[in-house]
Amino acid sequence: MSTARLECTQAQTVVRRLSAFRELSESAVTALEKAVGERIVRAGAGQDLVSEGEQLDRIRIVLAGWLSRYKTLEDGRRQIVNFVLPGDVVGLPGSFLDRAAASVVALTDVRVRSCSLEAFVRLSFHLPKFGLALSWLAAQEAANYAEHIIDVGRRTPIERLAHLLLELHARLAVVKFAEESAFTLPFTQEMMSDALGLSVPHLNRMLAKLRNEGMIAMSERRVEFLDLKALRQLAQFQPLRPARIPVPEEYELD
Amino acid sequence: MSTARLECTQAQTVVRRLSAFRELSESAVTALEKAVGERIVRAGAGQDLVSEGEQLDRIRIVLAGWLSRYKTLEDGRRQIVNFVLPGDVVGLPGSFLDRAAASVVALTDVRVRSCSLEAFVRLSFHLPKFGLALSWLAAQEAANYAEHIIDVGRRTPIERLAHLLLELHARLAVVKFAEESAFTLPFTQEMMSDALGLSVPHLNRMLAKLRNEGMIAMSERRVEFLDLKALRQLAQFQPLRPARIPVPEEYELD
DNA sequence: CGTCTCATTGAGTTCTGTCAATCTAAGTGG
DNA sequence: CCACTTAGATTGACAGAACTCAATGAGACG
Repeated sequence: MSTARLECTQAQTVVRRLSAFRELSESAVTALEKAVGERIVRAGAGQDLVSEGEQLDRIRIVLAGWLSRYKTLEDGRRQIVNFVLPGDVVGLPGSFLDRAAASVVALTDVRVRSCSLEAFVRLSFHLPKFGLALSWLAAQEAANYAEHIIDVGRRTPIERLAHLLLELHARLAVVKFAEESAFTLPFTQEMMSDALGLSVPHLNRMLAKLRNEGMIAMSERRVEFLDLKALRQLAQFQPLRPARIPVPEEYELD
Repeated sequence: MSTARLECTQAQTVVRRLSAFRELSESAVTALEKAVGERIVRAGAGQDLVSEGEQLDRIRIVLAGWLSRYKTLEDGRRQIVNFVLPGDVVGLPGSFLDRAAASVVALTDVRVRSCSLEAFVRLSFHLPKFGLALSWLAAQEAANYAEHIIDVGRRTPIERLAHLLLELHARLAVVKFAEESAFTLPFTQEMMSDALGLSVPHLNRMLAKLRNEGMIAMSERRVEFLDLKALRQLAQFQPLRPARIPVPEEYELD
């Protein structure tokens, strides 16, 4: 695949994500890229894009790759707050806080568009729909966080594992990074256990159980759903369905 | 206290909350109230303001009272995702999703300003700073959610209890609903245990432990911090410090 | 004084984490 | 091509944490 083609595909990521928000005119996309897409940056797996406590003033939109947002307690316990996928934004809430409350690390090689907070704020004033789009993305993230709280708070280990797998698959599917009923996890079981608040051995047992009960198959890091219905029932998973945002007619043309 | 005085105090709630965001001119506050504050609504304790699955198109700003955002699993397990305090917004992410992902119930009698999503969107187009303020509030909420995920995922029961108490106190203090080092919980231990992912008996034991170790005192539902330093150390609590949002000069006057 | 809700305590059981060993696959260097 | 190394997956034994169930206390209210 040529570089040009790749760029094109990855630019699509953002459009795919936002097109559930509302149709984006070509000029709007151009404006977004002009203001936001000034700089495309790569980072290697393992590299921190944000470090807890850091003062942040950049926003990054993920084009390709996986990251995780996490926090480490003093004695080394680590909790992964969420996984950041293509089409997601890095730098919020960090940029809206005095200092970043969590760290963000690249789990794979990643490519992001990076822009200053100031440029983004300027864009939102110029074209308010983008400020709104940000709220809209933040709202989806909040909904994912809420489910994650339910996972670790009240779902049993096997239920929360099932829920995580379904959530990741659904989110990847939105930006066309997943197959119909399979996807590839780019990380170790330790990551998964840190996301789910479990120990590695116990996570491993739960994975084995899902396999034994014929709900999933795993080869290497590829996860395949064998019994989607049972999985959804087990996890009580409900896909996130974003709403279209009503835009006043007088602004329709922006 | 006269009704007029009460209105005044409660209007202050929103201003207090947003004034950490940036100074609000008098005209901006007027515009906000005009667009958003058209309707003031009361709800009694126990009443649902949002029900899971419902289609939402209203945003509500809490003036006084406590609410909780929660979800119930099929077999009755319940998880409280967060507590909603004066100055917080109800209806997000609900209004940005096809249907509300969680329910919101009033824990005490509450007073909220209610406005249609459409009116709010219109306001954000007219004065983009309010759209941005929404993102800014959402970012703080996300940061609180993240800490809550760490609570239930990796903090021990006593740590997460300490963390919850400190967080609630800090959030109440922002809107002047707390004393220097004490505040009143308006709900039962069952609520707390559902927020923390614990059973009631175990939560009760942890509360007793905090008391025995001289970190807190409780009479009725009033919580007093006796050893703030030890509590913060135990919970590894870091207060949330919102940043001021830079506004382009050409929009300064809005 | 009875009733109700909520807080508190105790006993026993289950779940899940810890620790440690083993297994597997993918490199790596000779 | 093979021995060696290493990261990660898997499994087992065991201890301790937290849950469930059930009983008791305490206070509010009619």
